[in-house]
Amino acid sequence: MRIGDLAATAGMTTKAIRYYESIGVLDEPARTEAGYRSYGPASVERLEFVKQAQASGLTLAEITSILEIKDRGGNSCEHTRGLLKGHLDDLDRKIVDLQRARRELSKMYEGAALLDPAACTDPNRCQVITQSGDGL
Amino acid sequence: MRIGDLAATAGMTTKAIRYYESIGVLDEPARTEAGYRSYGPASVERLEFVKQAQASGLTLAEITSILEIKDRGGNSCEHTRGLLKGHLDDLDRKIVDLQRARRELSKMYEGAALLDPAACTDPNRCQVITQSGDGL
DNA sequence: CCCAAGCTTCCACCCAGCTGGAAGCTTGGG
DNA sequence: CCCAAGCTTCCAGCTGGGTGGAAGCTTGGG
Repeated sequence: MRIGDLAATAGMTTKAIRYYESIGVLDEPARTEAGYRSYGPASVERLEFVKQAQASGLTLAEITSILEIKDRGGNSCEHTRGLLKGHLDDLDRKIVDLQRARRELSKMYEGAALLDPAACTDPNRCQVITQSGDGL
Repeated sequence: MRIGDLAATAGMTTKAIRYYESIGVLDEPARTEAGYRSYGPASVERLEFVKQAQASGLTLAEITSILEIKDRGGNSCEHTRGLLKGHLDDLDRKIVDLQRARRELSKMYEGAALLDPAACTDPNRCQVITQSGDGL
């Protein structure tokens, strides 16, 4: 199959596929006499794998390193587990940070509800921001 | 104070400060006769606010929009509240997304612990990814 | 045979949030 | 008076994951 068929089957663009090849996620495929890229069904599976791994939050570099190990016939379970663990930890940190930001923002928002709009007159001092903004 | 002093006080680089100015996070400051940027103590406070808001996960664009309201005097409490509400909703969506990603990743990670490493041989079918990744 | 669609390569650009460096002016201590 | 450090502007590039477009070749149906 040619690159357009592969792209349609795997649900991505030909641009993305060439990009993946350029950064080493995909090997260089066989070519037709005219120089067109020629793919087999294994390429569809590989792209599905890439998509799933990507949806799980792995970067293309990490996906590439998993695929490289497996291409050499090696066992990549431990490697993969390590990568996943790292991502899990990243995610946990991000979630904690966002929840903290949410608390601060929420404090500002609730504070705004309690203010008397009539008191909002000094153009140099918005109470909503300055009151709760200190903690942000 | 000049930009170097401000940078040292606020704990960032002069490059970052000029960058913030260029994208509108900071207003253009007064200049000395020689053209040097000249800052007052309020700039330190403003940069502290930026740093803290950034540490909480807000983007510079979001921080800028909050600061813009502050600059306009914030004399429209309702407008300010609306903006904060928007940020709050954004944050909630981000948190939900991350939590969903975390659940999926965790499922993959736990699944990986149960697999027999010897079974991990097919380069296109890593069980760690494909077993739990189906739901993605 | 013709023409559009699809393929090739290459170069550029997008987002965010900066950083680095070049070329040239100003400031301050010895 | 001199020189280094600090300031100015502008231009470039970095990461990640691609997209857009130009110029030119190939393929396939009418």
